Amino acid sequence: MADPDWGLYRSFLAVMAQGSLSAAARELGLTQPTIGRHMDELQHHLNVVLFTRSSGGLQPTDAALNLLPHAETLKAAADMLSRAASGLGDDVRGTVRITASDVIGVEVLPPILTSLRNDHPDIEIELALSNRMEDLLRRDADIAIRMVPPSQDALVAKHIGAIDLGMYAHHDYLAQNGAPEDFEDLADHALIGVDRDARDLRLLHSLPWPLAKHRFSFRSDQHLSHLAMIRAGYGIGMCQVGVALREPALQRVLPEFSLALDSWVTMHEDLRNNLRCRTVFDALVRGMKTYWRTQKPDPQLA
Amino acid sequence: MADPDWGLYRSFLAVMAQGSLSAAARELGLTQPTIGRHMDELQHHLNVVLFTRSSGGLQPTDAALNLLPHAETLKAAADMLSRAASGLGDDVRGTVRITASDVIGVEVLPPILTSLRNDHPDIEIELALSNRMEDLLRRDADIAIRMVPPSQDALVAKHIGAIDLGMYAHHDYLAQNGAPEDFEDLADHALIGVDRDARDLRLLHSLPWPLAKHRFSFRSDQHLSHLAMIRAGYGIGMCQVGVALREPALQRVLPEFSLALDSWVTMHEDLRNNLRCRTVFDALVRGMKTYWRTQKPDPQLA
DNA sequence: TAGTATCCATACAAAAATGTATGGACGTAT
DNA sequence: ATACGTCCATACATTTTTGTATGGATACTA
Repeated sequence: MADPDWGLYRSFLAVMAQGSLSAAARELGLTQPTIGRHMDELQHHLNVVLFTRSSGGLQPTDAALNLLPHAETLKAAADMLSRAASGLGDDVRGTVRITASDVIGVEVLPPILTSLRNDHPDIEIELALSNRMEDLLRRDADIAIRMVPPSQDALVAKHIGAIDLGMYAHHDYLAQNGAPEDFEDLADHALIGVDRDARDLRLLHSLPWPLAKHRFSFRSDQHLSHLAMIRAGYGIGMCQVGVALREPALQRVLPEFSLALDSWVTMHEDLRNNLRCRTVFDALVRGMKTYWRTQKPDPQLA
Repeated sequence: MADPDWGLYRSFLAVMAQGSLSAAARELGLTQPTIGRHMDELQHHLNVVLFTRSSGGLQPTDAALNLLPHAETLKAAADMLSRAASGLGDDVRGTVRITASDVIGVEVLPPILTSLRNDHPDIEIELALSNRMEDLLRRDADIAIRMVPPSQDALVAKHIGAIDLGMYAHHDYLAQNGAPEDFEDLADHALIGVDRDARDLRLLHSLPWPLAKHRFSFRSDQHLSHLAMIRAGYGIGMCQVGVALREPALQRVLPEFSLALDSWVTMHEDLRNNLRCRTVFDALVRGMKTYWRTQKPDPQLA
């Protein structure tokens, strides 16, 4: 029972993504009969039915749906391999893929990456923003910026410092609704918070001043939308101090309710020898440390 | 610049493992010219030289060595996929791959797996023993038993309890050398300890009674060899209480120097729907919890 | 209801990958 | 030194894979 040709899974992924043999063939630059034969071969090999022919396209079976995440892992590994291979020449050129939380990616990274580009114009950057940690393990990215301790031996990690979070609201909102004086006052305010992200909910419950989820009148798992809502004057929410400090219209409330999350820049150790990834890694560490300093009132600056 | 056919990496791995085109061809059931063409194609595609022809075989270049771990990741993903696929029929049959520390694998798992086999004779077990955590992330295994908190969202984890470790020596050794009365006395004894494993060294340094590495007169990263040396009466070393309790000849010394490591049985969430893995997972959790109870003097047993 | 645009299946032709056979190079053993 | 084994490269034959062309089925639209 030898493994099926790995290429069959590539076709399988395309069919799952596109919903039809023809579309998958277009995606891969092959033809519809070829993809059809690939699926036949795969089903025969695995001894399962992967698709049922239904009106309006192919319907994946349960088997296909169960297989999908594994096939995606395979693809992630292959993509990683390609990126690694493209960095083998001792050239500092090619693509580096970074993953980070949405707020970091939108509010913090742009200037860092811009300055990186000035020094190394041959490096291309891919940025994947998500709050899911999964990415680096699956090797969906070369480098990750995360507020979670890197517990894996196989990762090269650099500690940035603790990123401070605080409660903020827009000046207009506070002018209209007043500022809460203590924790109890929050009951009268529009709170912006987490929706269903497991990690965030866990963090929330671990706080000394736990807020139940139903206390939030706006819920989202995208922290970037929290920020946008705060800016729009919807209510009170959590925001990175370093980001809020740049916007005079945002005012801190209840400063005693703060939170500091340790942050790391992380890379897989297999990439340590890769000059290109190494360069980006170092630039991110430098840039993030600079950002970290901005959130403190900094005495040694002129 | 499309990706090379994933199958080329399979040939690459075989060449790296075997050291020659011909041997790789034999491993894969292909022929030497085919493998040769694969390598040509891969080198051309990646625009790197992977091998230099030297007397007595092929010499991998630095590029090939850098690529190797990534290619191995690809293979791990493919193997995982095969195992997942073989469990798609709602049959409880096929292979489940488990990884665990060497001591757990040799001292604790055998009876658990034996009883599992009585209930489910159609399940085949692969057991990979290593102290490296990497395996599950790379999907080298379906299920892992580890003494490290599973920090990844994508993992389904069941907490077993804290596994107690203590200092032990063989009765014969103590009869000959006496038992140490306090921490200072250890200087006069043959100590068995860790060699260079990063995680173990870190753990060692974090203890309230740190031992420098040079204090050990026997060093190994295989905990199983610690156990074997203790049994042979070489000296004093750390051992799981649950294992030592079964052997009257092993005696605890300095009982105040103990250590408890939380343990988990862990599985990737993608496998949750896989009846076969689920069955093994549940059996391991049950078995490990039973083991955990043996290390405590258990009052509620007859 | 006929026209159009998808889709997939099939038959046949072209292209690509693989295998077979052989020769030369190198190292080792007798 | 010569015989043997193993290695890789090359030329040629075969098999396998892919593409092209076409037909039937289904859905949407005018």
